[in-house]
Amino acid sequence: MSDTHIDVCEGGHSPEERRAFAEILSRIGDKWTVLVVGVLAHGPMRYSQIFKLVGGVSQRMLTLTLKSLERDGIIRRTVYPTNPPRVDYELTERGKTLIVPLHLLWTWAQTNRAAIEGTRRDFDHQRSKDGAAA
Amino acid sequence: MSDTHIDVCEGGHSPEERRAFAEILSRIGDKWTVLVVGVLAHGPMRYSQIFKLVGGVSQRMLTLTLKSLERDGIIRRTVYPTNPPRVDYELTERGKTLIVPLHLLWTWAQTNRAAIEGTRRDFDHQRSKDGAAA
DNA sequence: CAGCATCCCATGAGATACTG
DNA sequence: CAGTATCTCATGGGATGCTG
Repeated sequence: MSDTHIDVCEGGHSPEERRAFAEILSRIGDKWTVLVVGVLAHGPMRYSQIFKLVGGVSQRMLTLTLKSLERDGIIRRTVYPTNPPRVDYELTERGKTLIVPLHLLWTWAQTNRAAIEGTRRDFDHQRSKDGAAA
Repeated sequence: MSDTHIDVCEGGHSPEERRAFAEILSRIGDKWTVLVVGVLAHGPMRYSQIFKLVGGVSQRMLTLTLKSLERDGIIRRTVYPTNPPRVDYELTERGKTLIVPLHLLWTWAQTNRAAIEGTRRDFDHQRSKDGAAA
């Protein structure tokens, strides 16, 4: 009971900053984004390779995700004007700094996944009982 | 140049696990979710208080977000059957363990926000030049 | 006060087909 | 190979109004 006053964002949290934080987090917390950053953490990779490794992503979403990450300076896109063309993607220095925080979240998710799924089941079961009764 | 082989998720990453990770991350990386967890990190709080502090959220989204967090066991909902009713929300122990990873991300966002916005401008400017040119 | 239900529009996101 | 373009359907999410 002595520590509920920790803050996620102590440094100063004007509404503007909080929204900016949420916006950035939403972007990097996006499903495809984290998977792409995850596979690129292994090193530079070509479009088709990312496409296969991520698995289940559509070309459209992969392209959009890559472009958005490039726009934010998280990844770098390098074109080799050979024929057929070859395009490499790799994390920038900025992108690499994302690995540690993301890794922490991954650890959290690993640690809590089973428990969360259990809690969900309980919750849903409880609600269906509530609904059924009355 | 000696360390591009770090992995976001070393512990084992079957497709199934990677997807589960992305799913959890997407949920907790959601815009309203992080803001709600952020304000609840200050301590227990009533619905209306969260509503005001988060700012800009609709009742609908707040209710949905809170329910989803409760379902995942991140927050606890306590009803005091007074009149008018009073409902408190607070982070569970599990929820509190989220504060540290989230805080790290917040730090990352703070550190990189300005640079990212600059990069975005450059990128957009570059693209508009490309588009304008032949 | 704390929410649920409904309407309605904007965006997200898959599938498919075409191109440099 | 590495995309772009379009079509389409599902979901997200705001606004409003009602209820215990």
